[in-house]
Amino acid sequence: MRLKDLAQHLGLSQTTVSRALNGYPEVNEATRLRVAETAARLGYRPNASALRLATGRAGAIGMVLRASTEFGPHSSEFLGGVGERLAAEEIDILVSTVETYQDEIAAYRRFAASQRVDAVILQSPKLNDQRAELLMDLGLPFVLHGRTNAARPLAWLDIDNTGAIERATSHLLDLGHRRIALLNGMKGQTFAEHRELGYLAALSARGVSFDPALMGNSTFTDEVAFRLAQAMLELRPRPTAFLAGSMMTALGVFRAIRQAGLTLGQEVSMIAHDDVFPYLNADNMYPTMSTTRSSIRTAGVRIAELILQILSGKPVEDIHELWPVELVLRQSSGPVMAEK
Amino acid sequence: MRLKDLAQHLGLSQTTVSRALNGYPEVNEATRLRVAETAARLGYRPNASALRLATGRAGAIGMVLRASTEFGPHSSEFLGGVGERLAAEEIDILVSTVETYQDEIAAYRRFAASQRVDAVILQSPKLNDQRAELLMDLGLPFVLHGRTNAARPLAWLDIDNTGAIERATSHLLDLGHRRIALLNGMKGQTFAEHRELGYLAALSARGVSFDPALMGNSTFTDEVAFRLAQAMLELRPRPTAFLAGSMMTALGVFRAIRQAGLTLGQEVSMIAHDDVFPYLNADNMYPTMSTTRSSIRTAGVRIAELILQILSGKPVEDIHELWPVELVLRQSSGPVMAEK
DNA sequence: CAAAAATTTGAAATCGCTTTGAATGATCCC
DNA sequence: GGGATCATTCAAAGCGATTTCAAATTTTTG
Repeated sequence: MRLKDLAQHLGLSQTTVSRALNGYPEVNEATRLRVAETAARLGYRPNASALRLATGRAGAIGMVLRASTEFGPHSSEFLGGVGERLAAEEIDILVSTVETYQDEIAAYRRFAASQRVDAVILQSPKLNDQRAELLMDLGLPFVLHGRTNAARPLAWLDIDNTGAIERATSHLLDLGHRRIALLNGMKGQTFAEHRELGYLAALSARGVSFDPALMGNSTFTDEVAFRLAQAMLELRPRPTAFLAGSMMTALGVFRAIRQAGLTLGQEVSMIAHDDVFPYLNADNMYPTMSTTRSSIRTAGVRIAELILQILSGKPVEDIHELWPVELVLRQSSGPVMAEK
Repeated sequence: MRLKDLAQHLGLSQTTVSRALNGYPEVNEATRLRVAETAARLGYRPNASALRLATGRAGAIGMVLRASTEFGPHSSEFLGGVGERLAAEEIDILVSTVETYQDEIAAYRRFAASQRVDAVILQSPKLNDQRAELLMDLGLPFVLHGRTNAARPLAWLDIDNTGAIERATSHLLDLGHRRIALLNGMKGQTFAEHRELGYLAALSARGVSFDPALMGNSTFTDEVAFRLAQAMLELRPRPTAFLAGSMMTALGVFRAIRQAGLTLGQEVSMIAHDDVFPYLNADNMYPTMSTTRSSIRTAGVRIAELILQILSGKPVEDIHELWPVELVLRQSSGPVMAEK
């Protein structure tokens, strides 16, 4: 069922049918109704490739996912949010999976040269992210999920990692904790650097000295977190509180705490960062988990919205959003206890 | 940089340039080299929409993900596998996220009518899956990840869920367990039904009667599993072994076991199904987890391959693959202990 | 009631590529 | 040497939509 067929069926020209369907004003209302009705009845939908060629818009946005690091629950949730918003506009999400950094660069070049996508979403930036520079050079519009240092203005949305960790750390300090471990992301990642900043700021505000042995930089997996936490719990004096970078991390720390014969919420406190996964609920853990919380899905929805704004001409220098992070206190964090 | 520009630059016709780049035989070797070199130097890539319109191929395959149920680690890993194989062929993955079943049906209709994708991958089938029927009606090629009952032949790849659970159950029975709990997926899902079959077959082969209280049907989340397992552990006599449907489930069960003051691998055994996630390793758990194992990523790679075969004309009735599942015994499963 | 303006429709160009069918030269063979 | 063959190249016709520009019809106006 092509436009031509539909037009023939209606005894109209392609022009008129096209206009009727796309809401142009210069078409008789009766005709429009007839066209719309017939199109719906016959299940007509414009051929995507033809439409894109004619309009010059690709009707898709791209996301490049690095299989080794970026996959996992975070991406899924985020993708869900993006899709939710974009579905309404009939814009597709094109997912490209790559293994290496070089592949990722190549993927963006392909996107740009073949005009496969109208814009991309860039995730997990480093402090000085070359990918952002590349995209600007390529003239491929994008929204950055996170922040990076760049000479030129770019659109970004980020959560206030510094503020979140600073508050969480301060809260633990208020509860009397002095040996607070930070399980952070990899060095160089913007969010990790920001969290470290918040952590150090809170410590120094109370005159608590920083102990490098209490800071770990790793990926956010259950297993790595378990090992780091286990090692830290063997220190003497041992840490009395943990700041876990993600809920996965929290699960690992939790296991290490139990393994050491300690009780979470008693001898050891923990505050974890919660990106809000439907299948990993801080409220349903035992003990319930204190968290710094910000929905990654909601961020996805919003970023999709920002992309749409860029595509309709809004200047990128006007697009910066820094989202506050909630601190939700539950059972896993409590006052420091005297060591037995 | 369009084909036209490139041709002009080379002093050739579009025809010749196009043929040179696409490897047609009727072009002088010297010319081909010159064209290839210039194209590479100028970074020419055909416009995706134009190419698709001209060839009639969409150059993309579709996946519809139900946000509520299908997201999460499984999809991510699977997607990684699919992408890995498809990237080599310059075929994109188009991800559409939906909330409801109705949306999902609509998404497939859109795919078909707008010819946005050449084929789709269908996941998480039910015993009688209407989506498969729809896709066949629409004439949209697809590979089913799993199995379903259908009148017409269709391409599928599935793992041997029945065999896997049957072996795992038998093994536990061999170890003396008689009260074996099964935490299964939702009723109606093919894989869950298959697993139930394997479970019942193993029980009845030893003349062990089936206790409905020991079977749970739910989604595979940490939290739901925790609750189910907690409730089961309050039964008297309580289950001495668990079959966990996924690694997420296993984590929940694990927590419930600890919560009940029991030790996994001692008073209680567990065998979990492992889809092989890089960030959740059965070997690195404490105790290490016995599993039925089959890589969902590898399945993704293979399904992508099967799609390519279908697109190049292989009849779907020749495409059926049933993959065996490994049983990997580790510390979490052991002989039954006398109840204290 | 004729001329002007507004409304509604359509023919054809366009987007950037592939591919058909024809044309050009070079090479071969008798 | 001239007709047939082969190797290269190109002009132009699609692919299925949108959009420009012109034409036809209706309505308004003086």
